[in-house]
Amino acid sequence: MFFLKDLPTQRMLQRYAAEHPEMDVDKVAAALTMMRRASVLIRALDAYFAAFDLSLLRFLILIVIDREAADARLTIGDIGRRIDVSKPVMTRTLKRLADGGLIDIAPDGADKRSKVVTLTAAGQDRLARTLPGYFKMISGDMATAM
Amino acid sequence: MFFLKDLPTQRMLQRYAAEHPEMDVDKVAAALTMMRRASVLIRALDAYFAAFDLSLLRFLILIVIDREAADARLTIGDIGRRIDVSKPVMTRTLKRLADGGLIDIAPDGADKRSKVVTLTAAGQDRLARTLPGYFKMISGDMATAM
DNA sequence: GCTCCTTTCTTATCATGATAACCATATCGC
DNA sequence: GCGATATGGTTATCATGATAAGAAAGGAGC
Repeated sequence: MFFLKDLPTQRMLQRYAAEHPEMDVDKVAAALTMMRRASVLIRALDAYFAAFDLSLLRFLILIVIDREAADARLTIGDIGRRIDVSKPVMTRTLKRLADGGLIDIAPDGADKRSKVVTLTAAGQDRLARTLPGYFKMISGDMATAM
Repeated sequence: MFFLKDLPTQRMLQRYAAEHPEMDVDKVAAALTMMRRASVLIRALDAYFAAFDLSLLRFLILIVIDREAADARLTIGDIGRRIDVSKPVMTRTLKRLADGGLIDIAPDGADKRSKVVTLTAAGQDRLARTLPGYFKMISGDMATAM
């Protein structure tokens, strides 16, 4: 993700508004600001995760598995359904997490098409070490806006 | 961009907060909501732009050139500096816009390293046809939050 | 119990972001 | 004015998102 470094000034938006009556200057300005904020925050998060050999997606996968009840048996599809990402990306990313020893992918006994994904001890540890900085970063970002 | 479809519930955040005192539940919840909103909005925008054979980046480039003073001579680097995107991506994307006839890329007389980028009539037209729906979409999104 | 449709996951391929390393040209210091 | 450094742009390569299409298994209708 990326976005304009210098958002349009109020004056520029008003110039556009004169030509585009369907436009609400305040709402447009708010949306642009939000997208810029999200863009900057997500970049910062990804840089932070990289230090743990994670990405935003790999982190989200760990957290989705972790927050499930202890006896839950999440399949690859279950995880994909909880995150807004396509199936092939899930396949590839889970393989990478498994290669890194952070998750286990095992066949599901009941349905031979499915595979059950669980966190390894290393995965739980990696997540635990990542969380404090993560919460700190997003709290800190919001602190400038609230 | 992508993000959790189901954001953590207040209850789950409080469970994490108990283990992570540095975490401010309200701020974390606000940041997660913002990223989710931005993610959804950007997807919708990209889908909208695709109908005009544009992407968010290609659109931003057109708007950055357009909003400059009529006699401004933006170079490739100038545009890159206004948008949060790397130089090679600018090179590739500008080439694509030029191939599509939406911009002109001409050598700069003064500095032989630089190239000056301008909108063609087709580029201005494409931008003009894209803007109303764009403003409508982001106004509409914000309307649900303001 | 076949046939057909659905579901789960994978493979192949493309689009588009990033960095590293490279020319060509400008500019700075002396 | 010449060597060193900085700047503008490109090429090569990788990371990671998407869609399309297929294999394997499950399930529904008859």
